[in-house]
Amino acid sequence: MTKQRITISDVAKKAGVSPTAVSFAFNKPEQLGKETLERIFEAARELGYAANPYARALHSGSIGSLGVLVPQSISSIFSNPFFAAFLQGMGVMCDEKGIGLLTLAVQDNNLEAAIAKAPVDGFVLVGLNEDHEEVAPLIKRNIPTVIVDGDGSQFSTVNVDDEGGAYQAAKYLLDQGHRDIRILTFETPYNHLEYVYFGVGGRRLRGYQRAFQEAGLDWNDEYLVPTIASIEGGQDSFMQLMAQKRQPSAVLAVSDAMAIGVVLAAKQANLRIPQDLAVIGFDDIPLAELMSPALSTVNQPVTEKGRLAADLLISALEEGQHKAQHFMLPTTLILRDTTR
Amino acid sequence: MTKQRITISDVAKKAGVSPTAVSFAFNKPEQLGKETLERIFEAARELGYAANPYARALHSGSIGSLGVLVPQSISSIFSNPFFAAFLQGMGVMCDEKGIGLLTLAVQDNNLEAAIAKAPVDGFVLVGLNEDHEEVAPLIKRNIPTVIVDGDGSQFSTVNVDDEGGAYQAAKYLLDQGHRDIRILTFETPYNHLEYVYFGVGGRRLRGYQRAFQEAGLDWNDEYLVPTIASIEGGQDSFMQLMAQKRQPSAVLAVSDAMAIGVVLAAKQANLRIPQDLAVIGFDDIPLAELMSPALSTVNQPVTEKGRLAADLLISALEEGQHKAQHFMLPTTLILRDTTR
DNA sequence: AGCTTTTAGTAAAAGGTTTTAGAAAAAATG
DNA sequence: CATTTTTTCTAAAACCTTTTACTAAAAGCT
Repeated sequence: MTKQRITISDVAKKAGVSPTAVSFAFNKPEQLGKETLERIFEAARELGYAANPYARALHSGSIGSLGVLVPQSISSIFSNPFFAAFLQGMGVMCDEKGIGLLTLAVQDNNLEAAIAKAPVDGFVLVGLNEDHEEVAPLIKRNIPTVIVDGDGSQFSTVNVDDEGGAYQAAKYLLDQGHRDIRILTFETPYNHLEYVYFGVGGRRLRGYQRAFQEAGLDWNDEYLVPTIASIEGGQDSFMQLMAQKRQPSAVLAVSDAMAIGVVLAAKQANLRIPQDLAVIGFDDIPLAELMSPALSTVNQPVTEKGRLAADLLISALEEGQHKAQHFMLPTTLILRDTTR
Repeated sequence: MTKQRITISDVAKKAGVSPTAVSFAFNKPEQLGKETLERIFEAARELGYAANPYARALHSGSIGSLGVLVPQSISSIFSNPFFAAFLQGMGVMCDEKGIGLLTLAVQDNNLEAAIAKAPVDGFVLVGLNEDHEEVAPLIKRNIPTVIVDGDGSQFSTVNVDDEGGAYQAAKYLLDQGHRDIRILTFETPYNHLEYVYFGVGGRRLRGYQRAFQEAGLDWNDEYLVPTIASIEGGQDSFMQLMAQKRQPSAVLAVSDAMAIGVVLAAKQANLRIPQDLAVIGFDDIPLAELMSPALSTVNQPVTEKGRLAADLLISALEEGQHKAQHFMLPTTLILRDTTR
């Protein structure tokens, strides 16, 4: 026997009033007489009544939670310290407003379906551009949305100076005299190298490239090593690099996880860091500082990024139509033990 | 001008059919003729129609996402590596089933309100017991629920042998001859020491206690140092300990974050680890292995815990009524550089 | 041709809430 | 006391979808 859900009518019947009165009791108590109010609350408490959130949302159009959409599996999101920090930042705002945070699994193909089904008032899109075809429905149905690490004009965007940070990192190594530098990039779909110049990874790459060119070096796709964005990925890539004839004196990685993998693999191979191998990562995740040797890296204000994104989204939600704003937060080269 | 949401009737009108037909097109296409079907899909595509998830949920009772309820702020959840691993585990299952994961802000007082408002099909409760008064509505309205790190009989539970793991840790230090051991416990509400014996922290404490008693030592609440569960918390607590007359030769911490803080503070004070100070944490978060000196700790299968919890919840959802199952996963003492 | 079965589609109810417009009763006003 | 205003409460519409029960037309059968 499945217990029937308690509805507003059940409470109304028990309290001897109309369903409207019960609704008023919770939403506009000033509309009701004092003792009726008491009676309704009493009945509701006894029956354990709580308004059906879907019925409420159907009417009001709002459900009280935000969606975070990342074109990756949920499990990979949570294993990524970058997202942990980012979600923490969003969490600060959500806590303040008593709002839930829905992380969405997105098998790349059915992004559109995920958007349609999600019980949220608005989205934060990470690593997707406004002109992505599957993002179109959000525009069409004008659902409040904020884009992070991606381009857009109708929606507000929050980005970070990836190009500048990468430039600084590469310039630093080049100024130190390094000429054999390898670059660990995000893995590309279908191993198609041109994809590597898209998105966040692409922006970082262009920063490295600019530094190389200013130093009078040819930019060569041979420098690039597509790598899975994880510690293991970094280890694997570096082990492969060591197997080659020409060994790098320095490694630039587009993510800290990869860089840490490189450091681990180099330590196992008894390379001295930074003498035999210099490494600079990207992101400045907490582990970068805590590991030893501590990782040199490019800091980006991840938590602030999350906080700002949530803030923009919530403002848009509260104020109805909201003018799109575009933010570019600074990045900073942080030198620790894996360089110099 | 706010764009009106496209409804099923809009599509119906455009395709020249009844709303029912449109619904059938998406849910029971075999009920419709081939060319009508085409016409409906065409109209839906042009208008950018997607069924309102709330209306659908109102009818079907299911919305396709799971709630994770932790009696902490969202922001503190994501900054906690334990939860990152736990959510990753849940994420594996959610990915498989295409289900969203809603993390809920819970200001302790309005836990009940959060439960009532959440657009989810079921809950995973972390660190709450079934008999918690605010959990009652879940039972009353029999919403599928799984309890993690807490007790329950009606709901399935997933726990870990906290007591046994703690016992092993304490026994190891005592066997090594340590007699000046301090124990970093979870902070208690209102600084009321008796709360320390509740919940997960309490189970771990009882493990330490058993080892102490078997070693013929008095158990003394003076050993206990309530500490905020973070790296900074651990640092602060250890700095206070060092300021005292009697210095500990070893520290047991109920969480790795605290333990890491202790190690950091001890390093800054130029203590040699493990010679001057031995440390054993709890949880075995990824950082424990990667930091240096690598942290000795008690491993618990956190990701598996998350996976199992989600699995149990999803099964309960799919199979309707489901018999409660109770799991107790093993813990293992992992000795690394901060001991012996 | 007359009957039954199948196919293709529709009307209406159900799901639970909020809000608008309005009614009845009570209180205030002159 | 009659009239207006205020207070307290209700009926009904709206929100949007799915499902059940049903009809009309077409097809199959003897």
